Amino acid sequence: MSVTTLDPIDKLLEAALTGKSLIKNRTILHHTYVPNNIYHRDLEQEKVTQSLIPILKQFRPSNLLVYGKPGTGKTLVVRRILSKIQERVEKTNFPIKLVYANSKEETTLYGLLINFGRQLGLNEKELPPTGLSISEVFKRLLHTIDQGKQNTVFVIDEIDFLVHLVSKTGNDILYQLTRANDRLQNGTLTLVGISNDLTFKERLDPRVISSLGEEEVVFTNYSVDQIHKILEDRIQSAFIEGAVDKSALNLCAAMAGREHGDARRAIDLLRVAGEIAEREQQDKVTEEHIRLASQKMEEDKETIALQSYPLHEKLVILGVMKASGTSTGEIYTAYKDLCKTVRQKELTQRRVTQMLSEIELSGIISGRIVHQGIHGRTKKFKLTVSPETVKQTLKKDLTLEDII
DNA sequence: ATTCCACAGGAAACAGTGGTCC
DNA sequence: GGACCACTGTTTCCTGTGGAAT
Repeated sequence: MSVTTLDPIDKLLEAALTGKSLIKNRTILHHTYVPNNIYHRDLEQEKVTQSLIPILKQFRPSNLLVYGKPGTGKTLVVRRILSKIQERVEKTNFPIKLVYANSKEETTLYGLLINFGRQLGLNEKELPPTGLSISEVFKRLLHTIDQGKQNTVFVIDEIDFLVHLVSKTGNDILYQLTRANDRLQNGTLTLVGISNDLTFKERLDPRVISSLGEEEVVFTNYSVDQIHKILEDRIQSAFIEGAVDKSALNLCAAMAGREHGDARRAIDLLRVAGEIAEREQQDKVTEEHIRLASQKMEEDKETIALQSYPLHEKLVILGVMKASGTSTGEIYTAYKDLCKTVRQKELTQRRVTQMLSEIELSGIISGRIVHQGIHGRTKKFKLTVSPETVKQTLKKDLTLEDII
């Protein structure tokens, strides 16, 4: 039997089973993997440790605020240090309870508090997922901490999003959180906030700033050299020897370095490039693979974003495509026509304007404000992805099948 | 200098959902 | 079973805007 008679799929499967593998340990190629030493973060690690040390002596430490751009290792450092501290006090009379939540993953303030409650061991009966007032949920959380005499550390990742949520509902939950210790008799509560946005504090209530920002640590961006070193290390433990070209490594570090020193992206890029090279059954990961990986990651991001939009957002995107480079008014007319064809009740122009801004944020369309004198002010939008991608992706939606 | 266009985008109100609590 | 709560998605109303036209 000759190899050429194999079906392409069989060929791929065959290669996957018997072919050579460049990557020997995939875990290391995930940005969430915590290495034994976190590179170039000595100063920051020291600062964070120092401000959390009081827990070891059973004092309540100051609330801590950690800043830094994405992919600078903030979360890894905080989690690592806290878990080390936890190990130390595990067997004492005052063990600490670590509670972690990412505000970005919670759509509401309520959800975030419920998340905390679950981690503190409250079940659905004790803390129902809806129906309670926020102050009631908060009361129950504090009650649990007090009853269990727990030293609790709340780690709130992307706390700027929480501020955003709070500003929408007008609740002063952040203030209550920072001052929770005044209401606790037996337990303690320490707040560790992590934020990508250095300016978010400006939007806070001054009372919150004073208690939340008792201690601050800023994580600076990684330089290209530092990213280079990080990648080098991961390559050494994750790939088989000599599997990654030197020039590929350089390019990967340079590309990620340009993107505001984001180590997370650099590691992802490396992983995807490795997978592409493996699929092609190459001996080495080359510059070309890095470029392909970058392109693929970009495309994947687009299709995922497109797919996840609700129907009316999709119709608006199609409206932009049909009336490309034109004003909101024209896009709205195109959108209304599309609504008629798919027999959907059209939404107001105000709502469509709002949708356009939301879609613009994801980068699928780009808009620019144009002043046309007596013809008024408008915003002109155009697609930033290829119409082909839009068509291919939206075709999967049954309602839209016919109009594409 | 004044008018006027075609919206942008903020604020508030509202409807509807899915829940708790007493 | 009615009062109350959080939340989402939407509508309604409104003010503001920069430059061409007059």
